[in-house]
Amino acid sequence: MAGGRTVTYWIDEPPDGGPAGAPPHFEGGSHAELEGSSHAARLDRGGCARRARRRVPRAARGRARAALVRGRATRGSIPLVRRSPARLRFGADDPAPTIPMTTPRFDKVRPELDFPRDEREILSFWKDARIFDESLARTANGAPFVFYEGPPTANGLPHNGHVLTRVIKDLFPRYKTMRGYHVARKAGWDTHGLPVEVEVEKELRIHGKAAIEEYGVEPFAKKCIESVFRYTKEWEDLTDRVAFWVDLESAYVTYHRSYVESVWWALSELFKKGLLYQGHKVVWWWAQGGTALSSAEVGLGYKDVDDPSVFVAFPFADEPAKRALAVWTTTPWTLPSNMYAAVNPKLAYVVVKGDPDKVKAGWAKKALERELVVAEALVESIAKKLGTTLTVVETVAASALVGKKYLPPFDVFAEPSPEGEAVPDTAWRVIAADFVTIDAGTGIVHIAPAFGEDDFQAHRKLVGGEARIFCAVKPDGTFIDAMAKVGAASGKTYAGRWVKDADKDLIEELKERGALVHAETYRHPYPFCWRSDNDPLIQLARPAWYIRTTSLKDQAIANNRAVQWLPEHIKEGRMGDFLANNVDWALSRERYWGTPLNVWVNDVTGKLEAPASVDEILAKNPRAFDHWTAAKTQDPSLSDHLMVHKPWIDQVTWQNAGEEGTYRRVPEVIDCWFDSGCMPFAQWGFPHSGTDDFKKSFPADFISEAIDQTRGWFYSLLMISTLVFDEETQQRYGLSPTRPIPHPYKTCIVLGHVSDKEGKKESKSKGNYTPPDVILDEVRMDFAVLDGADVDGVAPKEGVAFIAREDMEGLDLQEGAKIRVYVPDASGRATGETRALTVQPHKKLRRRVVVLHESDRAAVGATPTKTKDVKPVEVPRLPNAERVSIVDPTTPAPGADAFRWFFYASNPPWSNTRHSLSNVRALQKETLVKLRNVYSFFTIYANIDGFDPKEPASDAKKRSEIDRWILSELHLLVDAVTKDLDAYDLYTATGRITSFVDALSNWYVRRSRDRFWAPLEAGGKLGADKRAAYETLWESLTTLARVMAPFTPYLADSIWRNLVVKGQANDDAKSVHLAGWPSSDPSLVDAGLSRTIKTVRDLVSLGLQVRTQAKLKVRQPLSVAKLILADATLADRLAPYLPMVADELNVLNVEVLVTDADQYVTYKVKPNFRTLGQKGMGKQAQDLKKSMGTMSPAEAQALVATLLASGKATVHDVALDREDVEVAFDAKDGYAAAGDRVGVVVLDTRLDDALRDLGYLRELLSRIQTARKEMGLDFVDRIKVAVAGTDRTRRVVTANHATIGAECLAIAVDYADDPARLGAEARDVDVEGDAVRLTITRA
RNA sequence: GGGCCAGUAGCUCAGGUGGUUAGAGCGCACGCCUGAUAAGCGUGAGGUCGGCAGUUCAAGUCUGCCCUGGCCCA
Repeated sequence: MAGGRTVTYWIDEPPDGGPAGAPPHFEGGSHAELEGSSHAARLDRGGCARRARRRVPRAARGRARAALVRGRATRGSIPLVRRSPARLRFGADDPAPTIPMTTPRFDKVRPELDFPRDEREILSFWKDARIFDESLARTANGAPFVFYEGPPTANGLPHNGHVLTRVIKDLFPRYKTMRGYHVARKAGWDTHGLPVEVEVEKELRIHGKAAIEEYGVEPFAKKCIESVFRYTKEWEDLTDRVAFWVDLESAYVTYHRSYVESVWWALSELFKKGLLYQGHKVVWWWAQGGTALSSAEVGLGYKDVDDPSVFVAFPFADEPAKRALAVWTTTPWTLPSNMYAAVNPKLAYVVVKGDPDKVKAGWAKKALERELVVAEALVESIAKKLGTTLTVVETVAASALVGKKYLPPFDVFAEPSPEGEAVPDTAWRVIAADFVTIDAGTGIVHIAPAFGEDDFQAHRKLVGGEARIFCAVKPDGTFIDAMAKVGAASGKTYAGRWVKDADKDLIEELKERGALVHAETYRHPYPFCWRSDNDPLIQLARPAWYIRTTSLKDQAIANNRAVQWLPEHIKEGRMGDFLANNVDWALSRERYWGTPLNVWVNDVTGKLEAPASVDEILAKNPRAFDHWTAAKTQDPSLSDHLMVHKPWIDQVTWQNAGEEGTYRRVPEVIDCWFDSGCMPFAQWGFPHSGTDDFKKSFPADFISEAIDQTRGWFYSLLMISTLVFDEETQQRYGLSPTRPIPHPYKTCIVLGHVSDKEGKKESKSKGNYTPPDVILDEVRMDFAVLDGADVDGVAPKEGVAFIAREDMEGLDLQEGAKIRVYVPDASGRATGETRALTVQPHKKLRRRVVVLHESDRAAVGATPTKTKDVKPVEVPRLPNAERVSIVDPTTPAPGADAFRWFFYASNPPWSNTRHSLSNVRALQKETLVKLRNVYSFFTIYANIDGFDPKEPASDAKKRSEIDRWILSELHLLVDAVTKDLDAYDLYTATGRITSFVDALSNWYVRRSRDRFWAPLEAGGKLGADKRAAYETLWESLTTLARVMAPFTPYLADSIWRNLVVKGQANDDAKSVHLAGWPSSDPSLVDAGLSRTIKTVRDLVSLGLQVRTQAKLKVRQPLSVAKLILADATLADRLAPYLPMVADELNVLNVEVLVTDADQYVTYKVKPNFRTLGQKGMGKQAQDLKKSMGTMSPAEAQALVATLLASGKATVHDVALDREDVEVAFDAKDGYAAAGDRVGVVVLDTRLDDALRDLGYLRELLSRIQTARKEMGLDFVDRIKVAVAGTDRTRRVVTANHATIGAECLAIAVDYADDPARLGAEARDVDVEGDAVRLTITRA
């Protein structure tokens, strides 16, 4: 108990080495022995100065001090040893002096925080020692854990979203590797598709199919290959830097011949199963260029235009003169291709009769002679538009309309087609469609399946995707010849005319026929070609190849349901919905750079074949690739893989014996999503090669990409696997045993997007984008240079750089921060002078511009940019001198571990992550910096004491309570993190690690410092307790390194390499990534101990709260703290920790009050609703609450006493157990107390002279120590102290001169009555309101 | 327009199957400590849990409707 402590003061040994004041009682050997041995062991350890932070000097500490002369940790490898011969005395029984430590066992941890620098060193170690390869070799016989890499495209730069996916995809393989699994990680590149072609078109400044044909498909394909690897280096660098371990050397590439042949095989299988068919697909079509545009491209070209909106009368076939449907369309040019009129089955329809005499437009009179069918809800608005009255004749249900036949507006398709196809009976009828609304129009919509996605889907639903559709438009956007019929009567020409120009004439045509009810124009956004913005796009149904995915929809749904989706809601949500609404996969693309569709058509019979490989083709025609061989001979630089690409593959033909005609390939390539979905087998070339590899790695245990891949890669993988690997096929290809669903992936983590600090999408054009390099390497950004004259209201100032506040936040700079400015070269290095400036925000500035003073510009060689309204995205493209780099020279970038940790710890990976430099730094500080400090602390003192991890460790169960506590926490952590990672729960795991690091740093190390500073024993040996402390901290750090290895591979390996490898511990893993995952030892887990320490920490918090409220600084010792526990049964467990509480609270004594607490507190009781609720308590709960709430403190206390005594009580006729009552306290007035659920802490705030003097002494010591530090003394320097002040000063100094000497390494402490005697160097300080003068001189 | 997700402290986020004093970190304020030191630590203020109804003894949690944002699709 604290009250029993003996307080002893003495002074450190004088310079001659003789003991100046031995402790009155001393345990563990004679003073001389200890002194001698400790000197011998370490020499000069100095450091008494640190004592000043202690509140109450204790005998044990003083003892340590007397014996210790600590040496500072070495700087670099040269120890700072100041040897004083006088101190080299050895005990008589020492056999020989221990060799002073000239080579510390552990490397010193760099004091400055520069993670990128540390990481670069580790990275080069990994590369040199081929650690990744070795980790694979070591686990070669382990069970496989299968990971599939979703292939990115390297024709753009990697961004933060890619960092997220890469760090998630790295973590689990690392973890599983440590668990002993073999985790092959084959990289992959997605190299096909429209985005690649678009990039090349941009580069060649051409656009459209005609332009590509003109340029040449051969050179175009070559350009595409170049383009897809344009940024390979950047991708590889980023991959390395974020420590994504993946085998880039054997990466699969989707354009490679073996990959293409695997895809062919899959399609060939589908072809044989009858799942491949030809139909139509509606695309946004650039008619002038003859090209379909991707939705992304379409999005680039919207413009507001005026378009017609017309109501047309479609007379019913059975009563054409009497009734007609009033049908709405905004594209009159599609009316000749009309097939249906759609009504919404949920709407009510009416037959109306208008008054032709009242109608505004004369041409409409004829149309209004008929009765018209419109949606009931629109009658009034239509009447208003027409300027007539509309009388409801009859109400008709939508269902009554559906199926009714009408006369089409034009009769272009009234005759059988040239191929002899008759007009289908389904055409020109009313159909039902949900997409029909009453927002505009008549409630009846014109349907032309050739020109609208909705239209086409309605048609497909009705008659299937392969049925005939009417299309009066040619791919070049002009009308077909048969349209001549339409203009015959009016003398207008339509055939060959650009359709959008024909709207007006067609409307005229309708007027003349008396079919036009109403016409108006409306303004709306309409897409134009983004490269040729006078060309409006049209929707057009193009012939297309489909996969009949709908026929295996149920299997796909079952497969999906078996997948472990994270987050769970994807399964039945986004993915489930998508599958439930599945439509056949439109596979073909009318493009050039993609896997060629392997369908060959017999040009005579129309018979189809789908060969699965080059060999299969060669078997049909050994000379099929002769043209390729010739081309290759002529140009040996041709990539071999191009033999299976356009245009070469288009020349491959064959004939079958006994069959007329030649087989020629269809012109299309396939959707690149099909490529990527084939990767489970195509990455190995299966089934043409790599059969074993495929069998070993199918299905994947784990994949992960961002949420936008749900309908992309996640779908294509799942669907292709469902289509291809049915049980029969699996057996046919020897997959034994048959792989059950789910395949091809068992677990999928669906990642959220990375946004900026405000939750907005990061965008290069807005400039709210923090490039990965700012996090990984250097806090540097480029700005366009402006002059003051360029921006209204900004006055340039010499030495100051003005930038936007958002940019200051982006760079995590405070106002007035020091920065460096220079003109960068292409790689970002300074080309000329660098100028040190301060940075200030300015409201008037946009992002990524800086206003510099003329003289500063001149100094660095920058000139104001000519592009005054420069946008952020343009800054990198400015001429060199017009932009400058701004660098934060004081704070290094957070680095890769911090970046990784940020993505794991900021939120669950499926939430969107708000990314910024300051957010990354904040999380880094919380855990990684703290851990690094603990690690650094360990190396400093372990080096001083010569701790050797190779020596056998003591029995952990026999160590002190605090050791057993942190080890218990450690093993709980290992167990919990293992379970978390097995469940793919990163966010919970990182939270636990953070709590553990906090406990380690803030409680274990802090509470154990004395043990690390304890003197060595005779012979320079570590005492048992001291050694146990080192062992415990070493075990904690090295175990933590293993736990953190998958998260922060760099920091974990630095710790491991230093503490284990450099420390020559008994572990052969030269990298933590070769070490095994730690196992949790249940025998070291003590849950009761955890709870006890938690209670101690809570009580200490309460005590500190009392001190803060009572304005009693911790440096002032108090006599007693009284603890009142909510759970009195904890008193016994707490007893060993009361000295610890005393120390933390700086009180002499701590008491636990069990029975007489009512002097200080009042009791309150409350029912525990949770336990009572579980016992079936219903309405009585409120009665109980009332009864307990109105109890007097005495009654409440009595209830508590009863419960404590018997464990049972009865209130309001309810039998209660101990757990059913929650006890709370209020501190009574007049006591300095604070309480919460743990209990109450009461401090005795009365101070007597002795306590005041103790506090005064601490203040005085603090002043002296501050002075030491300010004088820049080394912490082993001896000093002389002279003090002058008040009577109180004299009293305290005189009584405690020995303490002062010991604490401050003073060889003399004088009190001077005359302040003038202190000399010119004296400093005046305030101690508790006393004016005190101090003189410190080096002894 | 449809689907999915989210909305809790100034910010970033936690809050199984409903249980009555809604938590953490950062930031902020005040303070401590000063040889792990360009660190470390404590205390505090701050919330009508997006809104409105409903179910229940009891709702941040369950139900319905609405509002706002993000993503995907149309």
